[in-house]
Amino acid sequence: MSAAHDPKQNYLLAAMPGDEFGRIAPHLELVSLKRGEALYEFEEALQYGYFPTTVIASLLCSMEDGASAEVAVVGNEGVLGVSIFMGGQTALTQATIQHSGHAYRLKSLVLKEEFDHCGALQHLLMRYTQTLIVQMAQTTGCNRRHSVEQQLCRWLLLNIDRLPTDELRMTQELIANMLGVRRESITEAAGKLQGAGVISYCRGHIEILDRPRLEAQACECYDIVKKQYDSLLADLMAKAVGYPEGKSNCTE
Amino acid sequence: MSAAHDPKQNYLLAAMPGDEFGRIAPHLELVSLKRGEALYEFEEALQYGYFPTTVIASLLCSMEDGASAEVAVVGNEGVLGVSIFMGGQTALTQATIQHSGHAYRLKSLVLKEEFDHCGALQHLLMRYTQTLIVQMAQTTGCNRRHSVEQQLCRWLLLNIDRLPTDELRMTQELIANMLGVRRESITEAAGKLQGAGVISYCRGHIEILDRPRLEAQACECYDIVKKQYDSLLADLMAKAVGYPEGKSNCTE
DNA sequence: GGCAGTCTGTACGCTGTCGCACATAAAAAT
DNA sequence: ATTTTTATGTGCGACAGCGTACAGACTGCC
Repeated sequence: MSAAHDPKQNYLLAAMPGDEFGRIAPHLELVSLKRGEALYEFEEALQYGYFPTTVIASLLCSMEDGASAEVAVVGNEGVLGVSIFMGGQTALTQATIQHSGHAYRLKSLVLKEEFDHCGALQHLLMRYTQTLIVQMAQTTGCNRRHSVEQQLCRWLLLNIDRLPTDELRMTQELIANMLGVRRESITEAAGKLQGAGVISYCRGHIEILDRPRLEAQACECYDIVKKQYDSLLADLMAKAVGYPEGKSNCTE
Repeated sequence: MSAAHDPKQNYLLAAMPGDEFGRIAPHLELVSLKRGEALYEFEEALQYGYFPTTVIASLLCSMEDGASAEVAVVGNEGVLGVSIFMGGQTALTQATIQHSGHAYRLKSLVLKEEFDHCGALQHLLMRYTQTLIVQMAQTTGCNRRHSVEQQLCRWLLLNIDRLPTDELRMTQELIANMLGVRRESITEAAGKLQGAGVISYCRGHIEILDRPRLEAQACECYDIVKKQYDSLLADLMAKAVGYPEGKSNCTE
């Protein structure tokens, strides 16, 4: 049970009707991804699309001066490699693994071909892309207006939402890279949260002690993104609706 | 000639093959949009998709405290109402008119139906959505790392690229809203640019005097977004490629 | 046990942006 | 012509976050 891997741990794959899933299932390949690994570089050609099960990835915007800023978080609710089915050949952003774990990958050609069947998968992936867009928009605003402490709260929440436990393995250095701030700014903000008993922090090991307080400290941005995410999940749960097996939604 | 309006002024519409364009042409409705007008509010139900010809719109992230930040600029290279064809019912971001002009609008149902034909329009709109995602990602990073002056340069360039002239009608107040900064910060940055002879500024009337210098002052973000935009246009110009008239790209 | 590497905490001066208050000037309204 | 509105310029104190430097503390390795 402990080592059981199942593509259905990814919500998008889980929401696919049986016949469609059957077509791609033979091509799904389980991969283990380690923290820090770069999945895609900006404008790199994409070999695979990844459906995370236990891994968490960040989409990053990296600058000439070496600085970077996270534009979105992707976990088992989503997919990495959006541009594959959106008709591009190259990565829209850099993608790096933030939390080690597993994902199922699918060769770009297979993914694109199944997408072009205009069936449930097309709908699911586009629906997910919408959520991603909202998350990116909100991140933009958050970067502009909110304090490092608020952003840290938002970031922690977004991440533990994608994990089964209330523990995160992540150094302050890495969080700083994600948020595009100094490591010391994270030390300060995390110190405050720890002092208030909201989190416990020790050498790359973070534990959420008081989630309600953490949510209260976070900015509105978390709620907005969370609401989108919940709405996406609700849609995915009502999966087969409108997409009976074997039927394309292509009106032609 | 001066008052001639043509849907083909919008690059996406212009790139549609004849038969597909013929299907939607009867439903296209020319509308005049005024600066400041709110086209969509966040999460509002969408009645129409808009294809700008001479109008420029901003996608905004607006905060509880009334502050806002632009996440992307949309002109005649794009479309407003992405979530209509992405399978959502509501606006992903607030959209406001930034520069008065015209656009052709299409009822959501018509747009969605044509999209579901899985033909050229589907490809075009998804291709555009990719460009939009890159722009949003870059804006996020730019907000985080670059100075107001750099951002102002980027913003001016993004806008004049979508206009036939080197003149913009836009107050400092409005620009400040777009960039999510104080009006005074724009005054200061614009003053520097004016002092250097790069732009001329007078009561809502901006003229670009020295575009090369403006580009030099801007951050890398402009180049990255511009490159995507050029690549999109190149794809649109090679329109019918891969989409011969009357053929669906649905593989089912 | 000793040592190197990693992670976190603290201190200090600097700078960009903010928030506010107010001055000036052009345009629009009466 | 006078008033009102709109747009821009300026000055100043406050402060969040930056860059840098360095000190402790924990971990793992030889």
